[in-house]
Amino acid sequence: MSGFYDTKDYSSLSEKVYRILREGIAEGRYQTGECLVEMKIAEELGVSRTPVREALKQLELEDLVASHPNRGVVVKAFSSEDLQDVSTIRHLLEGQAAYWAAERVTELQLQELKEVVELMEFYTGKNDASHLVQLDTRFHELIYEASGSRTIRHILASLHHNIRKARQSSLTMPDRAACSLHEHIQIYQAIERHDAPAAKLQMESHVAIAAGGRPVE
Amino acid sequence: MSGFYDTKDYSSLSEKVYRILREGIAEGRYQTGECLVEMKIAEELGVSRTPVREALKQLELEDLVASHPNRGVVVKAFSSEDLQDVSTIRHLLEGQAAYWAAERVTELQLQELKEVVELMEFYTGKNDASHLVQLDTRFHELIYEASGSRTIRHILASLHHNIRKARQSSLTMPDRAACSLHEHIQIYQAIERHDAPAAKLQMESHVAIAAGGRPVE
DNA sequence: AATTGTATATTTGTATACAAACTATTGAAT
DNA sequence: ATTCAATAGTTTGTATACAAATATACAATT
Repeated sequence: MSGFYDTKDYSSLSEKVYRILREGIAEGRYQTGECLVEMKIAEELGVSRTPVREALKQLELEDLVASHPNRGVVVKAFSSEDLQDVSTIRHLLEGQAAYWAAERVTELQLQELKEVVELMEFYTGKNDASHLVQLDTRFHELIYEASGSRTIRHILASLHHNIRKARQSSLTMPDRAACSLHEHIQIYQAIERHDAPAAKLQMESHVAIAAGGRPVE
Repeated sequence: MSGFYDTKDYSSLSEKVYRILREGIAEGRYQTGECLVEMKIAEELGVSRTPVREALKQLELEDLVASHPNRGVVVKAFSSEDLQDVSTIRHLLEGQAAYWAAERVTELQLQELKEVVELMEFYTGKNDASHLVQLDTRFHELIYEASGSRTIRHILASLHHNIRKARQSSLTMPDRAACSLHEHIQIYQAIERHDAPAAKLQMESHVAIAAGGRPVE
């Protein structure tokens, strides 16, 4: 029951379309305010409207696009206030997730976390930002999973996508990557010794720094 | 731009199907573990499979049902741990929402809140539980709106549905209703005088009492 | 009796067809 | 020139049709 966020591709067409659109929005290929016309996207991707509709529905529920009845969907704007709010919410929830993770983590999950941190160490030395972004995501997802709360995992996973649209990979700046590594290690160690309050504090400061603290923006 | 959660029925078929299914799950008419077959539901409601599929997709994204590829969706179980976790998360987020609401509320929103509280007073006197449940929902939604954070509104609105499945209307017990009224007044007053920390504290204790404190469970 | 293989029936996933709603444009009347 | 209405053209919302995947039943084999 571990491989929940597997990268295996058992995915349906709608799933693929969803990922492509989400990626497109995150990368700015679909601009804010742009109108997403079902037929157009369907033709671009060589599928019918049905999977496109399902993908759009999913994006709507994740608040990445807004749907106006009978008038189509547009890519939503993310104001800086929105981003500030998301940071605060993440601050609250990631802290709680780390707290629970410290209480409930299994040996296997600890092992996985350790591996991720070690890989982070490796790629930080190599200045490999793209791998670091992936590992960062994986690290946080592991903690959501270890928290044992499917609700918090659900919420944070969906917030994660929203955030990606904004942060132009804060990990690309070298010194930030080093700091980030250190923070991840601290979080890992707190969870390893099942120190819930410490895990929470470390995570909160990590999120605060990565989001609005100083380096980004 | 105020009427966001209007009760007006501009809704599409999929929207209606979604509400019916959500209600059915909350009321236990669709049992946990039950398999929701598209065709069956479509026939029951006299619509085609398309709107049913969209409704199921939405329920899936709200974590009320689980979808197994090519094998249909089943109603998810909500363990008591899940509910405990949801309470904690609500505690965190509702508190933050109240905090922001106290900072950002507009005169119009204050007016609406006041009206809701007055109606609550009225129906508490009449012991009218069903109206009170509606007003409770409205009260909280107004605060989400006043918080100005569409993310928090989004998350809490979706959590609200999850919660309904569990709490067999805690407002049906008369003494609880009276307490609840008092708490709502306290929250309103804190927001009215723009006292963000107080609003947060009041809301947190309100949520704690309503969810896991004593009366329910 | 248990197991495997095959045929059949459900059920989902996707494509297409059609109707309703909305947008834009044209043209006439003022 | 401006305004309004009628109309044509998009685009969404829903229904239906078909294909792919899965489940079920049953016979054949060991």
